[in-house]
Amino acid sequence: MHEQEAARLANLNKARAIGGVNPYGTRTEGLVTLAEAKGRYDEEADAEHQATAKSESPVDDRPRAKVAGRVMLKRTGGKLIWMNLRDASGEDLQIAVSKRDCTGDGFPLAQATDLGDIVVAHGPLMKTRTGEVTIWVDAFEPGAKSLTPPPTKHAGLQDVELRYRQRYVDLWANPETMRVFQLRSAIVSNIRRLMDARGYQEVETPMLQAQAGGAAARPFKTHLNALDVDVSLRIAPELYLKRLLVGGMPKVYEVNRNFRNEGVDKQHNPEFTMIEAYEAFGDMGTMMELTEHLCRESARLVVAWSRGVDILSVSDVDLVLPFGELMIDFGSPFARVGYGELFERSLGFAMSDLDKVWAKADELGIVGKYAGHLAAEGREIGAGGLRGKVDDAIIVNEVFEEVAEASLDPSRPTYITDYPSAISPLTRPKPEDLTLADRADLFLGGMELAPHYTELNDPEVQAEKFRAQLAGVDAEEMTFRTFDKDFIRALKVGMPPAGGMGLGIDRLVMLLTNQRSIRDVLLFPFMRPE
RNA sequence: GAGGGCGUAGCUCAGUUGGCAGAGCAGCGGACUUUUAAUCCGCGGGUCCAGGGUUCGAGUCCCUGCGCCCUCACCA
Repeated sequence: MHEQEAARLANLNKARAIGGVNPYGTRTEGLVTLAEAKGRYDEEADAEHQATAKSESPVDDRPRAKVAGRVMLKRTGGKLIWMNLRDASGEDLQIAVSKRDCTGDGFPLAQATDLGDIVVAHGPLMKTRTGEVTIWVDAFEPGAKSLTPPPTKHAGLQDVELRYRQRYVDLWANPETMRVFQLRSAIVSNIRRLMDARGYQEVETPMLQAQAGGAAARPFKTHLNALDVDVSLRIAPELYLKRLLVGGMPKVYEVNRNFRNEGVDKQHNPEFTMIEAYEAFGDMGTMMELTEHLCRESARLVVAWSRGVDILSVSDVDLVLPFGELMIDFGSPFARVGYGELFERSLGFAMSDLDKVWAKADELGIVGKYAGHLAAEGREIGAGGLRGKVDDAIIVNEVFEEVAEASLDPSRPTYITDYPSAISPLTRPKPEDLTLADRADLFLGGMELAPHYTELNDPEVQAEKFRAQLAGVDAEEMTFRTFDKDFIRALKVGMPPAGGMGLGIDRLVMLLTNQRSIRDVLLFPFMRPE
């Protein structure tokens, strides 16, 4: 169906034939946004102009504006053409191109304009009879031809797949999409400002790594031809940021992409953005306070933005934002609950009661899952079952995630503290109980948002934990668990005690902009190739 | 990976019991210098996701494939 495109090509040629104008525009100085143009309207000047227009000495002191925008609506009269323009400023603005008052070839060019074209218009600001602020155009020229028919003017672009694949249409056709991504940019920019204000130094560490460490996830693998070595895209920047602590940088952070070759769903995209931060001579608590600060101030920014008020005027009690059916309170202090305490409260028995833990794991199908893993590798399970072959801590954690995490109030930001040390390989064990780790994970909206650690800086303990990890049950997992020798070498040089955290930016933006899918906060989410 | 849903005009969507492929907007031609999703008159526009099957006849029923969405599982 190229009927509509043919009509646009015809209009394109029509415009080209008019005075040699380039339908694809040119450099243009002095443009203001549609919102600013609208704001320039002057009631008195407009009234004076109207009163004197038909007199012998007309007065026209109306403010003028030169704008560029995409044509959303077009209503043609015989000698007067109305268009509604849109830009990123969030305000659409009406323009009127009159055959009598528009100079040069403006009027015929306006006639040859199609919905979706980008146009440039210049003229005084006036109000119509019905009170709509309008630019009464005296100079009109094309900005860019749109050869593709636009989505319906009213419904916008609804098709979810098209919205992701053709974000360039979604952004201008659906103002809410533009708003989300403007907010995302503002949130990230604000987070950088908050970090800088606290004396953190932003750094960049490798995304191409010979060994993908700092988390447990399957990496994307590729090959560096020049050196003939296999490399991976990073799954976390952690081990490099800690090397910088060793080098003497006291407070570092990085906002950038991680890549994980795993499931794709509403909360997971193959590449996602995290802020990771480390502070020498801090600890888990230092970082929990930092995360709470970043979340709260980000919420303040969003509230200020949506109300159109100054950020300083938004108090903590106003920091309640909708997320689906939930109302999330970012203003109150975040809740805290111990891992073991939450386990016992939700399961009815202690995590140390291993008989009951294993029985529950069996009931939940967890045992069967692990038995399947072992069987797939051809390993004997034996008469004694799985116990003894799979670390108790892993089974405890499976039960915890299934039952205890799910019992949290999703509308209340909550830190889970005192994780088992066995599942926290990069975290310092608690001095008073070496089976627990100085680790706290922030949960919110049913999502894991950010882990916090008192970092492990004892190279011997770290080396032992790497070895223990590698003794895992699953051969498949072995392929992405790494023993980073250089990292141990760095720790041997001496890393100051430190706190660290990693906050998922995409998920934070989801929570703050009320978007239920990570794809709606990523400009170009990963899509299967067409 | 399992289950469910969807795929029809450029866009947004109807399509009844299996019986000539529909609407609104958009487009084309005409009228109109204060319109507001402008209005009025007229006209054109389809690989019904793809392939196969059942049937006199399939957008509709069946099978296979592709794509997207949802739920669950996986992803410590």
